[in-house]
Amino acid sequence: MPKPTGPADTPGQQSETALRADAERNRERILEAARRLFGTEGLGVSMASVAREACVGKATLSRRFDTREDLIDAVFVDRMDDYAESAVEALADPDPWRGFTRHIERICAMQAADRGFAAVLTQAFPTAKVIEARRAKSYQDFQELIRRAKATGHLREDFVADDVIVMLMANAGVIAATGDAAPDAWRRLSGHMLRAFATPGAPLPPMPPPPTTRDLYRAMIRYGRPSPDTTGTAS
Amino acid sequence: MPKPTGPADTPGQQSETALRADAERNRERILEAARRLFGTEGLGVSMASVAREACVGKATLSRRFDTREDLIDAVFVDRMDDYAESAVEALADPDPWRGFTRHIERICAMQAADRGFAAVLTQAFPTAKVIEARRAKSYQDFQELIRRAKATGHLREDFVADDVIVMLMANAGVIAATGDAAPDAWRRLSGHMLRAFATPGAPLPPMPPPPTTRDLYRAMIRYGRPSPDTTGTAS
DNA sequence: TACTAAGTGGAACGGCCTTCCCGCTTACCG
DNA sequence: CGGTAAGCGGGAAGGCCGTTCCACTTAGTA
Repeated sequence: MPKPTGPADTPGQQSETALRADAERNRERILEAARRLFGTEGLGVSMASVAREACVGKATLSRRFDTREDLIDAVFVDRMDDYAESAVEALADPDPWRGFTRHIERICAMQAADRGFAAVLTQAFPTAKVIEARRAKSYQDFQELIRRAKATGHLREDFVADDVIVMLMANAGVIAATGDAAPDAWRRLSGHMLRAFATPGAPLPPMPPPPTTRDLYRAMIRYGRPSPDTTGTAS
Repeated sequence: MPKPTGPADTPGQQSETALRADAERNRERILEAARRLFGTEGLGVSMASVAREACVGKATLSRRFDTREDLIDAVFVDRMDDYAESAVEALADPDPWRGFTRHIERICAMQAADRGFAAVLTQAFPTAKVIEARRAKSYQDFQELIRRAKATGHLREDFVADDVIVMLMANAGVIAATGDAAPDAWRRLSGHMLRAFATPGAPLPPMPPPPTTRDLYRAMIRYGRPSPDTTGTAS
Protein backbone atom coordinates (compact mmCIF):
# COMPACT_ATOMS: atom_id res chain seq x y z
CA MET A 1 0.00 0.00 0.00
CA PRO A 2 1.67 3.16 -1.13
CA LYS A 3 0.36 5.45 1.51
CA PRO A 4 2.99 8.15 1.58
CA THR A 5 2.51 11.69 2.69
CA GLY A 6 -0.59 13.37 3.98
CA PRO A 7 -3.74 12.81 1.99
CA ALA A 8 -5.22 15.55 -0.16
CA ASP A 9 -4.45 18.84 1.40
CA THR A 10 -2.62 20.56 -1.37
CA PRO A 11 -4.97 23.29 -2.47
CA GLY A 12 -6.98 23.16 -5.61
CA GLN A 13 -6.94 19.91 -7.41
CA GLN A 14 -6.76 16.20 -7.32
CA SER A 15 -5.74 13.66 -4.73
CA GLU A 16 -2.15 14.21 -3.70
CA THR A 17 -0.84 10.71 -3.27
CA ALA A 18 2.42 11.22 -5.17
CA LEU A 19 2.35 9.91 -8.69
CA ARG A 20 4.22 7.03 -10.14
CA ALA A 21 7.25 8.15 -12.18
CA ASP A 22 5.70 7.62 -15.59
CA ALA A 23 2.48 9.23 -14.49
CA GLU A 24 4.35 12.26 -13.29
CA ARG A 25 6.09 12.44 -16.64
CA ASN A 26 2.75 12.40 -18.40
CA ARG A 27 1.45 15.04 -16.09
CA GLU A 28 4.34 17.23 -17.10
CA ARG A 29 3.72 16.62 -20.76
CA ILE A 30 0.12 17.60 -20.31
CA LEU A 31 1.11 20.81 -18.59
CA GLU A 32 3.52 21.71 -21.36
CA ALA A 33 0.95 21.01 -24.03
CA ALA A 34 -1.69 22.99 -22.21
CA ARG A 35 0.69 25.88 -21.64
CA ARG A 36 1.39 25.96 -25.34
CA LEU A 37 -2.22 25.72 -26.46
CA PHE A 38 -3.62 28.09 -23.84
CA GLY A 39 -0.94 30.58 -24.77
CA THR A 40 -1.70 30.64 -28.46
CA GLU A 41 -5.38 29.73 -28.62
CA GLY A 42 -6.72 30.95 -25.32
CA LEU A 43 -8.40 29.00 -22.54
CA GLY A 44 -11.25 27.20 -24.16
CA VAL A 45 -9.31 24.90 -26.40
CA SER A 46 -10.92 21.51 -26.28
CA MET A 47 -9.66 19.11 -23.68
CA ALA A 48 -9.37 16.58 -26.46
CA SER A 49 -6.90 18.75 -28.33
CA VAL A 50 -4.80 19.20 -25.22
CA ALA A 51 -4.61 15.44 -24.85
CA ARG A 52 -3.74 15.09 -28.50
CA GLU A 53 -1.01 17.72 -28.24
CA ALA A 54 0.40 15.98 -25.19
CA CYS A 55 0.24 12.59 -26.85
CA VAL A 56 -1.75 11.04 -24.05
CA GLY A 57 -5.17 9.50 -24.02
CA LYS A 58 -8.16 11.67 -23.28
CA ALA A 59 -8.79 9.55 -20.23
CA THR A 60 -5.34 10.26 -18.84
CA LEU A 61 -5.94 13.96 -19.07
CA SER A 62 -9.22 13.96 -17.25
CA ARG A 63 -7.87 11.49 -14.69
CA ARG A 64 -5.08 13.90 -13.87
CA PHE A 65 -7.15 17.09 -13.99
CA ASP A 66 -10.77 16.35 -13.61
CA THR A 67 -11.89 19.83 -14.50
CA ARG A 68 -10.56 22.39 -16.91
CA GLU A 69 -10.23 24.78 -14.03
CA ASP A 70 -7.82 22.42 -12.28
CA LEU A 71 -5.68 22.36 -15.40
CA ILE A 72 -5.72 26.12 -15.66
CA ASP A 73 -4.73 26.42 -12.04
CA ALA A 74 -1.77 24.14 -12.48
CA VAL A 75 -0.64 25.70 -15.75
CA PHE A 76 -0.65 29.30 -14.63
CA VAL A 77 0.87 29.09 -11.17
CA ASP A 78 4.22 30.40 -12.36
CA ARG A 79 2.70 33.20 -14.35
CA MET A 80 0.63 34.22 -11.36
CA ASP A 81 3.81 34.26 -9.32
CA ASP A 82 5.34 36.68 -11.78
CA TYR A 83 2.18 38.71 -11.64
CA ALA A 84 2.23 38.98 -7.87
CA GLU A 85 5.95 39.60 -7.92
CA SER A 86 5.49 42.56 -10.23
CA ALA A 87 3.52 44.42 -7.59
CA VAL A 88 6.22 43.69 -5.03
CA GLU A 89 8.87 45.04 -7.35
CA ALA A 90 6.80 48.11 -7.94
CA LEU A 91 6.57 48.71 -4.22
CA ALA A 92 10.31 48.36 -3.96
CA ASP A 93 10.89 51.18 -6.40
CA PRO A 94 11.95 54.31 -4.52
CA ASP A 95 9.78 56.33 -6.91
CA PRO A 96 6.22 55.03 -6.43
CA TRP A 97 4.95 56.65 -9.60
CA ARG A 98 7.67 55.04 -11.66
CA GLY A 99 6.90 51.77 -9.87
CA PHE A 100 3.28 52.22 -10.80
CA THR A 101 3.85 52.90 -14.47
CA ARG A 102 6.27 50.04 -14.82
CA HIS A 103 3.91 47.69 -13.08
CA ILE A 104 1.11 48.62 -15.46
CA GLU A 105 3.36 48.10 -18.45
CA ARG A 106 4.62 44.79 -17.12
CA ILE A 107 1.23 43.27 -16.49
CA CYS A 108 -0.08 44.40 -19.86
CA ALA A 109 2.97 42.80 -21.44
CA MET A 110 2.31 39.59 -19.54
CA GLN A 111 -1.16 39.49 -21.02
CA ALA A 112 0.16 40.10 -24.49
CA ALA A 113 2.70 37.31 -24.13
CA ASP A 114 0.12 34.68 -23.32
CA ARG A 115 -3.40 34.79 -24.55
CA GLY A 116 -4.58 32.32 -21.99
CA PHE A 117 -3.02 34.29 -19.18
CA ALA A 118 -4.72 37.42 -20.45
CA ALA A 119 -8.00 35.68 -19.83
CA VAL A 120 -6.90 34.34 -16.47
CA LEU A 121 -6.28 37.86 -15.22
CA THR A 122 -9.81 38.93 -16.07
CA GLN A 123 -11.66 35.90 -14.81
CA ALA A 124 -12.10 34.48 -11.35
CA PHE A 125 -11.74 30.77 -10.76
CA PRO A 126 -13.26 30.15 -7.35
CA THR A 127 -11.98 26.60 -7.19
CA ALA A 128 -8.48 27.47 -8.35
CA LYS A 129 -7.04 28.22 -4.94
CA VAL A 130 -3.49 28.86 -6.02
CA ILE A 131 -4.39 31.38 -8.68
CA GLU A 132 -6.85 33.20 -6.47
CA ALA A 133 -4.35 33.48 -3.63
CA ARG A 134 -1.81 35.16 -5.92
CA ARG A 135 -4.46 37.44 -7.31
CA ALA A 136 -5.51 38.56 -3.86
CA LYS A 137 -1.94 39.16 -2.81
CA SER A 138 -1.25 41.30 -5.84
CA TYR A 139 -4.42 43.26 -5.25
CA GLN A 140 -3.36 44.04 -1.71
CA ASP A 141 0.08 45.22 -2.71
CA PHE A 142 -1.41 47.23 -5.52
CA GLN A 143 -3.63 49.10 -3.09
CA GLU A 144 -0.58 50.18 -1.17
CA LEU A 145 1.18 51.15 -4.37
CA ILE A 146 -1.76 53.34 -5.32
CA ARG A 147 -1.64 55.08 -1.97
CA ARG A 148 2.02 55.93 -2.36
CA ALA A 149 1.69 56.89 -6.02
CA LYS A 150 -1.10 59.29 -5.20
CA ALA A 151 1.12 60.85 -2.58
CA THR A 152 3.59 61.82 -5.30
CA GLY A 153 0.82 63.80 -6.96
CA HIS A 154 1.30 62.03 -10.27
CA LEU A 155 -1.56 59.57 -9.97
CA ARG A 156 -5.09 60.90 -10.31
CA GLU A 157 -6.96 61.06 -7.01
CA ASP A 158 -10.00 59.30 -8.42
CA PHE A 159 -8.03 56.25 -9.53
CA VAL A 160 -9.03 53.04 -7.78
CA ALA A 161 -7.60 49.54 -7.76
CA ASP A 162 -10.51 48.21 -9.74
CA ASP A 163 -9.52 50.45 -12.60
CA VAL A 164 -6.65 48.14 -13.24
CA ILE A 165 -9.05 45.24 -13.62
CA VAL A 166 -11.10 47.17 -16.11
CA MET A 167 -7.88 47.98 -17.89
CA LEU A 168 -6.87 44.33 -17.98
CA MET A 169 -10.23 43.45 -19.49
CA ALA A 170 -9.74 46.16 -22.08
CA ASN A 171 -6.24 45.01 -22.83
CA ALA A 172 -7.42 41.43 -23.15
CA GLY A 173 -9.94 42.66 -25.69
CA VAL A 174 -7.27 44.33 -27.77
CA ILE A 175 -5.02 41.31 -27.61
CA ALA A 176 -7.78 38.92 -28.54
CA ALA A 177 -8.87 41.15 -31.40
CA THR A 178 -5.46 41.85 -32.86
CA GLY A 179 -3.66 38.58 -32.24
CA ASP A 180 -0.44 38.38 -34.15
CA ALA A 181 -1.71 40.47 -37.03
CA ALA A 182 -0.95 43.58 -34.97
CA PRO A 183 1.09 42.21 -32.08
CA ASP A 184 1.98 45.61 -30.67
CA ALA A 185 -1.40 47.25 -30.70
CA TRP A 186 -1.77 46.64 -26.96
CA ARG A 187 1.21 48.92 -26.30
CA ARG A 188 -0.72 51.78 -27.74
CA LEU A 189 -3.57 51.04 -25.36
CA SER A 190 -1.35 50.84 -22.32
CA GLY A 191 0.20 54.13 -23.37
CA HIS A 192 -3.24 55.69 -23.47
CA MET A 193 -4.19 54.18 -20.14
CA LEU A 194 -1.15 55.58 -18.38
CA ARG A 195 -1.98 59.00 -19.74
CA ALA A 196 -5.50 58.60 -18.46
CA PHE A 197 -4.31 57.68 -14.99
CA ALA A 198 -1.68 60.39 -14.70
CA THR A 199 -2.17 63.93 -13.49
CA PRO A 200 -1.18 66.69 -15.96
CA GLY A 201 2.48 67.13 -15.13
CA ALA A 202 3.40 63.51 -14.46
CA PRO A 203 6.48 62.00 -16.11
CA LEU A 204 5.54 59.32 -18.60
CA PRO A 205 7.27 56.87 -20.88
CA PRO A 206 7.04 57.87 -24.54
CA MET A 207 3.81 57.13 -26.36
CA PRO A 208 4.12 53.93 -28.39
CA PRO A 209 3.25 54.37 -32.08
CA PRO A 210 -0.16 53.21 -33.24
CA PRO A 211 -0.40 50.01 -35.23
CA THR A 212 -0.42 50.56 -38.97
CA THR A 213 -3.81 50.78 -40.60
CA ARG A 214 -2.92 47.79 -42.69
CA ASP A 215 -2.06 45.59 -39.75
CA LEU A 216 -5.13 46.69 -37.89
CA TYR A 217 -7.32 45.83 -40.84
CA ARG A 218 -5.68 42.47 -41.19
CA ALA A 219 -6.39 41.91 -37.53
CA MET A 220 -10.02 42.78 -38.00
CA ILE A 221 -10.33 40.24 -40.76
CA ARG A 222 -8.29 37.52 -39.18
CA TYR A 223 -10.30 37.92 -36.04
CA GLY A 224 -13.39 35.81 -35.93
CA ARG A 225 -12.29 32.27 -35.47
CA PRO A 226 -11.72 30.65 -32.14
CA SER A 227 -11.63 33.07 -29.25
CA PRO A 228 -13.91 31.13 -26.94
CA ASP A 229 -12.39 32.24 -23.64
CA THR A 230 -14.63 29.55 -22.31
CA THR A 231 -13.95 27.96 -19.00
CA GLY A 232 -16.31 25.08 -18.77
CA THR A 233 -17.48 25.58 -15.23
CA ALA A 234 -16.74 22.74 -12.92
CA SER A 235 -19.77 20.51 -12.67
CA MET B 1 -44.63 37.51 -61.67
CA PRO B 2 -44.67 38.71 -58.11
CA LYS B 3 -44.55 42.43 -57.81
CA PRO B 4 -41.64 44.25 -56.23
CA THR B 5 -43.40 44.98 -52.96
CA GLY B 6 -40.46 46.65 -51.25
CA PRO B 7 -38.86 43.52 -49.84
CA ALA B 8 -35.70 45.44 -49.21
CA ASP B 9 -33.41 45.14 -52.16
CA THR B 10 -30.49 45.23 -49.83
CA PRO B 11 -27.32 44.63 -51.78
CA GLY B 12 -24.81 42.16 -50.50
CA GLN B 13 -26.44 38.82 -50.04
CA GLN B 14 -28.61 36.26 -51.71
CA SER B 15 -30.42 36.24 -55.00
CA GLU B 16 -32.75 39.18 -55.08
CA THR B 17 -35.78 37.90 -56.94
CA ALA B 18 -38.34 39.21 -54.45
CA LEU B 19 -39.65 36.69 -52.01
CA ARG B 20 -43.08 35.27 -51.73
CA ALA B 21 -45.16 36.87 -49.00
CA ASP B 22 -44.84 34.04 -46.48
CA ALA B 23 -41.16 33.69 -47.21
CA GLU B 24 -40.64 37.37 -46.59
CA ARG B 25 -42.45 37.00 -43.28
CA ASN B 26 -40.12 34.20 -42.30
CA ARG B 27 -37.15 36.23 -43.33
CA GLU B 28 -38.29 38.95 -41.00
CA ARG B 29 -38.74 36.53 -38.14
CA ILE B 30 -35.25 35.24 -38.69
CA LEU B 31 -33.85 38.75 -38.59
CA GLU B 32 -35.67 39.52 -35.36
CA ALA B 33 -34.50 36.33 -33.75
CA ALA B 34 -30.94 36.91 -34.86
CA ARG B 35 -31.01 40.49 -33.68
CA ARG B 36 -32.11 39.30 -30.27
CA LEU B 37 -29.59 36.48 -29.97
CA PHE B 38 -26.65 38.41 -31.43
CA GLY B 39 -27.42 41.23 -29.04
CA THR B 40 -27.40 39.15 -25.91
CA GLU B 41 -25.07 36.27 -26.77
CA GLY B 42 -22.74 37.76 -29.33
CA LEU B 43 -22.14 36.74 -32.95
CA GLY B 44 -21.25 33.11 -32.77
CA VAL B 45 -24.50 31.74 -31.50
CA SER B 46 -25.26 28.58 -33.40
CA MET B 47 -27.24 28.95 -36.57
CA ALA B 48 -29.45 26.19 -35.23
CA SER B 49 -30.41 28.26 -32.21
CA VAL B 50 -31.26 31.20 -34.43
CA ALA B 51 -33.57 28.96 -36.44
CA ARG B 52 -35.10 27.61 -33.25
CA GLU B 53 -35.63 31.11 -31.85
CA ALA B 54 -37.26 32.16 -35.10
CA CYS B 55 -39.44 29.04 -35.22
CA VAL B 56 -38.30 28.06 -38.67
CA GLY B 57 -36.46 25.03 -39.89
CA LYS B 58 -32.70 25.09 -40.11
CA ALA B 59 -33.00 24.63 -43.84
CA THR B 60 -35.07 27.78 -44.17
CA LEU B 61 -32.44 29.78 -42.39
CA SER B 62 -29.55 28.65 -44.51
CA ARG B 63 -31.64 28.97 -47.65
CA ARG B 64 -32.29 32.61 -46.85
CA PHE B 65 -28.78 33.44 -45.61
CA ASP B 66 -26.29 30.97 -46.85
CA THR B 67 -23.49 32.22 -44.69
CA ARG B 68 -23.43 33.63 -41.19
CA GLU B 69 -21.80 36.72 -42.59
CA ASP B 70 -24.82 37.37 -44.79
CA LEU B 71 -27.05 37.19 -41.75
CA ILE B 72 -24.81 39.54 -39.81
CA ASP B 73 -24.82 41.99 -42.68
CA ALA B 74 -28.60 42.02 -42.86
CA VAL B 75 -29.08 42.26 -39.11
CA PHE B 76 -26.75 45.15 -38.45
CA VAL B 77 -27.49 47.48 -41.33
CA ASP B 78 -29.53 49.83 -39.13
CA ARG B 79 -26.98 49.85 -36.38
CA MET B 80 -24.26 50.66 -38.87
CA ASP B 81 -26.40 53.51 -40.13
CA ASP B 82 -26.57 54.91 -36.61
CA TYR B 83 -22.84 54.43 -36.33
CA ALA B 84 -22.09 56.34 -39.51
CA GLU B 85 -24.66 58.95 -38.56
CA SER B 86 -22.89 59.59 -35.28
CA ALA B 87 -19.81 60.85 -37.06
CA VAL B 88 -21.95 63.13 -39.20
CA GLU B 89 -23.61 64.55 -36.12
CA ALA B 90 -20.23 65.07 -34.55
CA LEU B 91 -19.09 67.03 -37.58
CA ALA B 92 -22.21 69.15 -37.35
CA ASP B 93 -21.38 70.25 -33.82
CA PRO B 94 -20.03 73.80 -33.89
CA ASP B 95 -17.51 72.77 -31.22
CA PRO B 96 -15.42 70.00 -32.82
CA TRP B 97 -13.97 68.87 -29.52
CA ARG B 98 -17.39 68.48 -28.01
CA GLY B 99 -18.46 66.70 -31.18
CA PHE B 100 -15.49 64.39 -30.75
CA THR B 101 -16.13 63.53 -27.11
CA ARG B 102 -19.81 62.92 -27.74
CA HIS B 103 -19.06 60.74 -30.72
CA ILE B 104 -16.70 58.62 -28.65
CA GLU B 105 -19.27 58.25 -25.92
CA ARG B 106 -22.01 57.41 -28.37
CA ILE B 107 -20.16 54.67 -30.17
CA CYS B 108 -19.00 53.11 -26.91
CA ALA B 109 -22.61 53.16 -25.75
CA MET B 110 -23.70 51.50 -28.98
CA GLN B 111 -21.29 48.70 -28.29
CA ALA B 112 -22.53 48.31 -24.77
CA ALA B 113 -26.13 48.14 -25.93
CA ASP B 114 -25.55 45.23 -28.25
CA ARG B 115 -22.94 42.65 -27.70
CA GLY B 116 -23.05 41.47 -31.25
CA PHE B 117 -22.64 44.96 -32.56
CA ALA B 118 -19.65 45.45 -30.31
CA ALA B 119 -18.01 42.62 -32.18
CA VAL B 120 -19.12 43.92 -35.56
CA LEU B 121 -17.30 47.18 -34.93
CA THR B 122 -14.02 45.40 -34.29
CA GLN B 123 -14.17 42.87 -37.09
CA ALA B 124 -14.11 43.23 -40.82
CA PHE B 125 -16.49 41.25 -42.96
CA PRO B 126 -15.13 41.49 -46.47
CA THR B 127 -18.23 39.98 -48.01
CA ALA B 128 -20.67 42.11 -46.04
CA LYS B 129 -20.80 45.01 -48.44
CA VAL B 130 -23.37 47.07 -46.60
CA ILE B 131 -21.56 46.98 -43.30
CA GLU B 132 -18.20 47.73 -44.83
CA ALA B 133 -19.55 50.68 -46.78
CA ARG B 134 -20.89 52.27 -43.60
CA ARG B 135 -17.68 51.59 -41.78
CA ALA B 136 -15.62 53.26 -44.47
CA LYS B 137 -17.91 56.28 -44.54
CA SER B 138 -17.66 56.70 -40.78
CA TYR B 139 -13.90 56.38 -40.93
CA GLN B 140 -13.68 59.14 -43.52
CA ASP B 141 -15.85 61.50 -41.54
CA PHE B 142 -13.93 60.71 -38.41
CA GLN B 143 -10.67 61.71 -40.06
CA GLU B 144 -12.11 65.12 -40.77
CA LEU B 145 -13.45 65.35 -37.22
CA ILE B 146 -9.98 64.63 -35.87
CA ARG B 147 -8.49 67.35 -37.99
CA ARG B 148 -10.92 69.93 -36.67
CA ALA B 149 -10.67 68.73 -33.09
CA LYS B 150 -6.91 69.01 -33.16
CA ALA B 151 -7.30 72.55 -34.39
CA THR B 152 -9.10 73.44 -31.16
CA GLY B 153 -6.01 72.34 -29.26
CA HIS B 154 -7.99 69.95 -27.08
CA LEU B 155 -7.17 66.75 -28.92
CA ARG B 156 -3.63 65.38 -28.61
CA GLU B 157 -1.55 65.85 -31.73
CA ASP B 158 -0.45 62.23 -31.77
CA PHE B 159 -3.99 60.90 -31.87
CA VAL B 160 -4.84 58.96 -35.02
CA ALA B 161 -8.05 57.51 -36.40
CA ASP B 162 -6.89 53.99 -35.74
CA ASP B 163 -6.79 54.79 -32.05
CA VAL B 164 -10.53 54.66 -32.07
CA ILE B 165 -10.44 51.15 -33.45
CA VAL B 166 -8.08 50.06 -30.72
CA MET B 167 -10.42 51.72 -28.26
CA LEU B 168 -13.40 49.87 -29.68
CA MET B 169 -11.54 46.60 -29.30
CA ALA B 170 -10.74 47.50 -25.72
CA ASN B 171 -14.30 48.49 -25.02
CA ALA B 172 -15.56 45.27 -26.55
CA GLY B 173 -13.26 43.42 -24.17
CA VAL B 174 -14.70 45.20 -21.16
CA ILE B 175 -18.25 44.61 -22.31
CA ALA B 176 -17.65 40.96 -23.03
CA ALA B 177 -15.92 40.49 -19.68
CA THR B 178 -18.43 42.32 -17.52
CA GLY B 179 -21.70 41.53 -19.27
CA ASP B 180 -24.64 42.42 -17.15
CA ALA B 181 -22.87 41.76 -13.90
CA ALA B 182 -21.29 45.21 -14.16
CA PRO B 183 -23.21 46.82 -16.98
CA ASP B 184 -21.66 50.26 -16.54
CA ALA B 185 -18.02 49.31 -16.32
CA TRP B 186 -17.50 50.36 -19.93
CA ARG B 187 -18.37 53.95 -19.01
CA ARG B 188 -15.38 54.05 -16.75
CA LEU B 189 -13.19 52.93 -19.63
CA SER B 190 -14.56 55.51 -22.03
CA GLY B 191 -13.97 58.13 -19.36
CA HIS B 192 -10.36 57.07 -19.14
CA MET B 193 -9.97 57.00 -22.89
CA LEU B 194 -11.24 60.54 -23.30
CA ARG B 195 -8.77 61.70 -20.70
CA ALA B 196 -6.02 59.91 -22.57
CA PHE B 197 -6.95 61.57 -25.84
CA ALA B 198 -7.35 65.07 -24.43
CA THR B 199 -4.65 67.67 -23.96
CA PRO B 200 -4.18 68.97 -20.40
CA GLY B 201 -6.67 71.80 -20.30
CA ALA B 202 -9.44 70.27 -22.41
CA PRO B 203 -13.02 70.38 -21.13
CA LEU B 204 -14.29 66.92 -20.33
CA PRO B 205 -17.49 65.29 -19.16
CA PRO B 206 -17.33 64.15 -15.55
CA MET B 207 -15.52 60.92 -14.82
CA PRO B 208 -18.00 58.05 -14.42
CA PRO B 209 -17.66 56.17 -11.13
CA PRO B 210 -15.85 52.84 -11.18
CA PRO B 211 -17.90 49.67 -10.94
CA THR B 212 -18.18 48.33 -7.41
CA THR B 213 -15.64 45.72 -6.43
CA ARG B 214 -18.48 43.32 -5.80
CA ASP B 215 -19.99 43.72 -9.27
CA LEU B 216 -16.61 43.44 -10.87
CA TYR B 217 -15.89 40.23 -9.04
CA ARG B 218 -19.25 38.83 -10.01
CA ALA B 219 -18.42 39.70 -13.58
CA MET B 220 -15.12 37.89 -13.35
CA ILE B 221 -16.85 34.77 -12.14
CA ARG B 222 -19.82 34.91 -14.44
CA TYR B 223 -17.49 35.42 -17.31
CA GLY B 224 -16.24 32.27 -18.86
CA ARG B 225 -19.19 30.68 -20.56
CA PRO B 226 -20.01 31.23 -24.16
CA SER B 227 -18.43 34.36 -25.53
CA PRO B 228 -17.30 32.89 -28.79
CA ASP B 229 -17.35 36.08 -30.85
CA THR B 230 -16.86 33.60 -33.60
CA THR B 231 -17.89 34.39 -37.10
CA GLY B 232 -17.57 31.19 -38.97
CA THR B 233 -15.72 32.51 -41.93
CA ALA B 234 -17.50 32.02 -45.20
CA SER B 235 -16.06 29.02 -46.94
C1' DT C 1 -61.15 26.90 -58.72
C1' DA C 2 -57.19 24.52 -60.01
C1' DC C 3 -52.56 24.20 -61.01
C1' DT C 4 -47.51 24.90 -60.34
C1' DA C 5 -43.41 26.29 -58.64
C1' DA C 6 -41.66 28.57 -54.58
C1' DG C 7 -41.20 27.55 -50.06
C1' DT C 8 -41.22 24.57 -46.08
C1' DG C 9 -39.60 21.49 -42.00
C1' DG C 10 -37.59 17.33 -40.62
C1' DA C 11 -34.53 13.43 -41.28
C1' DA C 12 -30.05 11.93 -42.28
C1' DC C 13 -25.16 12.59 -42.34
C1' DG C 14 -20.40 13.82 -40.96
C1' DG C 15 -17.58 16.33 -37.76
C1' DC C 16 -16.07 17.57 -33.28
C1' DC C 17 -16.44 17.40 -28.50
C1' DT C 18 -16.93 15.17 -23.81
C1' DT C 19 -17.53 11.32 -20.49
C1' DC C 20 -17.41 6.65 -19.21
C1' DC C 21 -15.58 2.10 -19.29
C1' DC C 22 -12.58 -1.86 -20.02
C1' DG C 23 -8.74 -4.84 -21.10
C1' DC C 24 -3.68 -4.27 -21.46
C1' DT C 25 0.97 -2.50 -19.82
C1' DT C 26 4.44 -1.41 -16.58
C1' DA C 27 6.64 0.83 -12.53
C1' DC C 28 7.64 -0.23 -8.10
C1' DC C 29 8.06 -2.86 -3.75
C1' DG C 30 9.32 -6.88 -1.50
C1' DC D 1 13.15 -11.40 -9.73
C1' DG D 2 7.97 -11.57 -9.86
C1' DG D 3 3.28 -10.05 -8.50
C1' DT D 4 0.09 -6.40 -8.22
C1' DA D 5 -2.25 -2.29 -8.45
C1' DA D 6 -1.51 2.18 -10.57
C1' DG D 7 -1.65 3.87 -14.83
C1' DC D 8 -2.54 3.64 -19.63
C1' DG D 9 -4.97 4.22 -24.45
C1' DG D 10 -8.71 3.85 -27.23
C1' DG D 11 -13.45 2.67 -28.26
C1' DA D 12 -18.49 3.38 -27.34
C1' DA D 13 -22.17 6.30 -26.26
C1' DG D 14 -24.35 10.76 -26.36
C1' DG D 15 -24.69 15.67 -27.49
C1' DC D 16 -24.51 19.67 -30.36
C1' DC D 17 -23.48 21.91 -34.74
C1' DG D 18 -23.98 22.81 -39.64
C1' DT D 19 -25.28 20.97 -44.32
C1' DT D 20 -27.98 18.62 -47.65
C1' DC D 21 -31.75 16.27 -49.46
C1' DC D 22 -36.64 15.25 -50.14
C1' DA D 23 -41.60 14.69 -49.89
C1' DC D 24 -45.24 17.80 -48.48
C1' DT D 25 -47.73 22.42 -48.30
C1' DT D 26 -49.39 26.67 -50.00
C1' DA D 27 -49.30 31.38 -52.26
C1' DG D 28 -50.36 33.44 -56.25
C1' DT D 29 -51.97 33.26 -60.93
C1' DA D 30 -54.86 32.15 -64.84
